[in-house]
Amino acid sequence: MPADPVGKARPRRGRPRGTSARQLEEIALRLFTEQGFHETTVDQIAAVAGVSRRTFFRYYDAKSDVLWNEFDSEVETIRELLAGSPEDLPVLEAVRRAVLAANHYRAEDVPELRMRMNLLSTVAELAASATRHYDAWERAVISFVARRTGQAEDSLYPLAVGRAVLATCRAAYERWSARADADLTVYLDAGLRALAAGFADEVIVGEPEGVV
Amino acid sequence: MPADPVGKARPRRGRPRGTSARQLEEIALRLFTEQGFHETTVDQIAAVAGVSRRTFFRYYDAKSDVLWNEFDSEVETIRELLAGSPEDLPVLEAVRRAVLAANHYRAEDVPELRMRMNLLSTVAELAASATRHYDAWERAVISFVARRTGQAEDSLYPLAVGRAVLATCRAAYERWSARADADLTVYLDAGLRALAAGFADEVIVGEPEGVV
DNA sequence: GCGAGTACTGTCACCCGGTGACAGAAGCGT
DNA sequence: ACGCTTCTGTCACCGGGTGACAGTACTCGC
Repeated sequence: MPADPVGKARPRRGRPRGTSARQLEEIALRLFTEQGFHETTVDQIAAVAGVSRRTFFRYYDAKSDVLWNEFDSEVETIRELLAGSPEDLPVLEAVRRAVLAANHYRAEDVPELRMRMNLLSTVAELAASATRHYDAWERAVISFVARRTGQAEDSLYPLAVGRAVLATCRAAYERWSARADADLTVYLDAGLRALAAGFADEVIVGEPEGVV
Repeated sequence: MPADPVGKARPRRGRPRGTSARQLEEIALRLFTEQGFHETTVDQIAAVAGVSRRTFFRYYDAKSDVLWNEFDSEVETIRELLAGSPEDLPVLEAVRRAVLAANHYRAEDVPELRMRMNLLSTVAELAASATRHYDAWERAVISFVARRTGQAEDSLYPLAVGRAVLATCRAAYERWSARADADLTVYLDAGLRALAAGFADEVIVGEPEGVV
């Protein structure tokens, strides 16, 4: 939660932190990939970071939250992109552009991103924890759709659109992390275009392996 | 797992069971609604059923699995309906019909169904557990789409279609369980038709509260 | 330099979900 | 009667997660 403004020097007041959310994430990612999620205990992660188990749970509410750090902070980007999109654009088109714009990563970050996503879609417990984190993401899309269509946020269509868009993106994330053949945005673009075309037979039969 | 064939009398061999998956589900549903999910311990459920905690975990792998009993057994229905659908039907149209056909409930079962779904979409931990159970459901759709489009099961489009269909159905389930104004199939139909139309603006702006 | 306040930290105790091992209970067939 | 089978309870144990509380290491004002 204390988002550590990187620009500021740090005229902090109390006792300095013994670690950071980011450091715990790096350690956890390494241990999870090396020896598995279940085989890694919170005590181990904390020990490597040089803090106590209790402190880990002050940075993350749950063991399964530790890989969602960056993702959580990207929701705001999507929200802003959607808010600033031209009014005459079809709803799904606006969403597609916002998602693509929010998913350009620096090449040096890609390997870590891929490992993280691999774990998130592979380990059952992590996949289950996704629900909570995708919630804010989903809500951003839902709010936008509700506003643009003049419907209530809790009515069927905005909810269905938000969920379906998220589901499509998750499919794209997953395929991208499993294969190593193209840019993430290519997968996202293909999936979202197909969604906007209603997954019509002519569209989804198109490419042999989707994208290459 | 022991699916207790209702038709058979029961010339069983060993010690008779002290309870049943169904009974545990009923007790759990009642306790969850009365006093909340977190506030209900497995010991309590087991105690009411007159068995030990260990026995509960022989019927269900986890506390959060106890409400998914019937849902899990409906996946086979969907799979069969999809397998028997005419070849000339568009993919999404076939899926829509199968889903609708599989979701006709007897009027007397509706109140319980609604309570269950309410909990499943309200309690965070239960919503998280959904992932595992929806997996088989999703896979049924994915296999069908893959077969019909001649693509591999692990390629992008079948995965995206399966996920998006599921997401839409979940939205329909959720809205239906929160409101009490129409048949479940009406919500499902509206959602899936909109999906097949690519959530085009003209479609989703249509009804004021989606369905009534 | 010194106390006050602040923001972290570790330790401890506890609950509960989940699991493996093993012995006991209660039915079946012969 | 006996063995086999199927279910059961007890026990011990692990790990995730939480509340309470004391301790530590800074900054600030004086």
